[in-house]
Parts: sequence; C-alpha cells; structure tokens
Amino acid sequence: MAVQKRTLQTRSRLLSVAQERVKTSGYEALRVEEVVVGASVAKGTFFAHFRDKDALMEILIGAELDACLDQAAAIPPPITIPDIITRLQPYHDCMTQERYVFDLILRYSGAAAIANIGPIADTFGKYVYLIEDWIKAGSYRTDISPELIAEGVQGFAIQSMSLQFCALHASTAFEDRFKIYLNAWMLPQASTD
Amino acid sequence: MAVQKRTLQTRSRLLSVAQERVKTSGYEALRVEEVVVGASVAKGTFFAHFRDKDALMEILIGAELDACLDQAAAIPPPITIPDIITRLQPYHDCMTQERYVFDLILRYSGAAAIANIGPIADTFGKYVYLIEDWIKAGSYRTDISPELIAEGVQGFAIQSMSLQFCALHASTAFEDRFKIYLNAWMLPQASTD
DNA sequence: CTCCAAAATTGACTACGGTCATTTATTCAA
DNA sequence: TTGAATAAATGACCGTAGTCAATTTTGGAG
Repeated sequence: MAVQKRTLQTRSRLLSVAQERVKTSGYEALRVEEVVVGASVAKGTFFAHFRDKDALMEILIGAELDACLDQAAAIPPPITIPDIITRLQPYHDCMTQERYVFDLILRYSGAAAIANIGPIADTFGKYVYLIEDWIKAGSYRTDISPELIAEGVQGFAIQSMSLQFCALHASTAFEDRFKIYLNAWMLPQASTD
Repeated sequence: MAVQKRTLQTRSRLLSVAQERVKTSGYEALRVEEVVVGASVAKGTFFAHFRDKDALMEILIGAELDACLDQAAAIPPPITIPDIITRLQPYHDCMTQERYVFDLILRYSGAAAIANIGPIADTFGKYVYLIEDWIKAGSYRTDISPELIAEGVQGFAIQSMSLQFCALHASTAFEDRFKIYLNAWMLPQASTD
C-alpha cells in the first residue's frame, strides 16, 4: 500500500506547528508535547513521523541553513576574503543563534547513518562545494587543492564559532578571528626574507 | 562553617564509583542511579555535589585527557609533523573513544561559565600551549605566530575527528587526513613556479 | 555539655523524551 | 459492497535526569 495523504498532512502539520513555535520561542524551548497538542495528534504519532526530537530539529535547522546557502550562492562569487566572510555571515549567524543549535549541528554534521545522510550533514557538504567554487573563481594559494582549502575554511569557521562561545576568548569577535585564520590559510604565504 | 570532611568523602566516593563503572561499561552507559546506589547516598546528594550529570562527566573525561597531555609533554618535543601526530594519538584516541564522549567534549570545550573554566576547556587550553611549544622547537612556517599555528592544529584535529565519525568520509583514516591538513597548514608553502 | 545555625543528606516528586500493544482508518481485491 | 490486509494513530506507560521542602548531621559558641 502506498503512503496515504493523511500521512503527509499530519507530517506537515507537525512541521508547521514546530516551525511556528521555534520562531516565537527558539529551538531550545521547543517541547514535543506542545507540538503534538498544537497539531492535535497523540504523542506516539510524533515518533511515527520522526525518529526522535533531534530528527525534527535537524529538518528545521537544515532548512534554515540551506536557505542561507542558497542566498549566498545566488549572486556572483565573492572575490576577497572579507567578501567571503561577509557572504557567509547569515549562515554562520544561523549556526550560532543558540548554543543549543550549534551543538546540535556539530552532533549531526557527520552523517546520521550510512547511506542516509541527514539534512545537516547535507548542508555541510554543500557549504564546502560552494566555497570550493569561490576559491576557483578567486586567486588563492595554489599549492593545495581548492577542495582542501574549502574543507579547511569549514574547520576554521567551526573553530571560530566555538571560541566565540568560550568565555576565555569571547573578547575577539567571530569575524575578526575567522579573518585571521583565512588569511593564514587561503593566501600564498608572505615571504619572510 | 567550613567544608566538612564528610563532604569530601562523599564526593570522592561518588567519583570513584563513577570512574569504576565507566571503566567497565563506558561513558554513555553510565546512570546517575547506579552511581548513587554504588556510593550509598540518595539521588539528591549527587546533585548537591555536581551541577548535573555532564559536570561529573566533564571531570572524568577532563582527567583522562589531562593524563594524555602530561604523557605527551613528558619527553622531548616531537620534531616532524608525523612525530607530532603520533605523540598526540593517545589524546585524540581518548576524544574519539565514544561518540558520546566526543560530543560532550565539543559541548564543553568552551568554558562553562565566565571565570569558572571547566576541566575540558582547561585541557583544551593546555593542548594549544603544548603544541605552541613544539612549534617553537621545530621549523615551521614563520609568517604567522606559533600560537596561531597551534590554534589551527586544534581546529584541524577536531575537523579530522568529526569527519572520521561521518559516514561520507569514514574511508580516510583520521591520521591520514590530519597529516594532510597539518602539512598544508604548518609548513612553508611549496613553491609552484 | 547543651543548643543552635549552617551544612549535608534525603527521597518523593516533576519534567520530558521515547515505547509499544491496541485501536482506528484506509485501501483494494474479489 | 464487503472484508481482509496494511498503514496510521492512540495514549497509558517507562526510563532517567533533575528539584526541593523536610530531616539529619556537624561543629563550635557559651
């Protein structure tokens, strides 16, 4: 038997109630209870549609991240490092909007299961591809591959965000730190003769 | 009134029971219930000694990480990048022993609260200092500071570990990936004339 | 010693995510 | 149209982290 349309309706009701609640109260405050009450279904129904609460979160956050990435890809590539940082800002702001969100993203940035990549791992892959394209369009160090550079950018972005959440290093703003890293990583090295 | 010795006894009983359980069943399987039963105290007592379960985990994992770092610092500095990677292996193995452990470490690698750095954020700081020392003892790129290089090494280590947990990239071993990153990050760039 | 204030402990209770046997709705073949 | 097979939904129930008002223990002042 095929999937019933009732199923799709229930699922989309759950998703839209959740999305609405998140918009008003944030991700961390979301309770499964309020989602099922809002969608007028029993609790068990929720877990018939999503493996667990995190799976719903992944979908919502993944969609938000994807939208940022689409926005970033919609206009011609940024050329300089500051341009890249500015272009990525909405994406990084989305990741750091809540500590809870950042932690969840890190937890799911690797795939959830073999051959079944989740929405967040997916967006992480797209991020690297996009940056790889930007690197090819600009002039950066040429001794390593654009792919490797792009992976490094992702690593430094996460490092910079982590340090931003850290009391010890909160004094340096994310953008400043990120820029220092990218200058040291993406450019040909300044000669020290 | 000063801290009673009863307090210290209770605390150390809780810690040693927890440590023992972790040794036999791993971190993820640890339950607060079994710790308090093992230590013959009520549940509330546990939370009088540790803010939450994570706080206990932080102490246990932080101690394990610190021991690895002490080990790594006990003999003369490694000189080459492969030597550095080998020297850090116990530390990285500790971090990736369980997915649960890795996630917890990332969650607490920033400080828990202002002016009250937790054990894991602490060990992360030491890690960077240690690597900074190694960099000063070897010959690496000189266009950026040893401190910046060291921070980058930490970022690449985490990036490599994350990718190791990721189904998409699990084929490349941690050490191989880490080495590629460090070669590209720590050395003077190969000329591409 | 006695008594009291602070420290430590207690355990019944709550919050919340997640499970599963049972019930209800849907679809389709005869 | 009917009834069997499958899909979907239900809600009472469970596990486990965490809370807090009440109780017990402790150490020191008088």
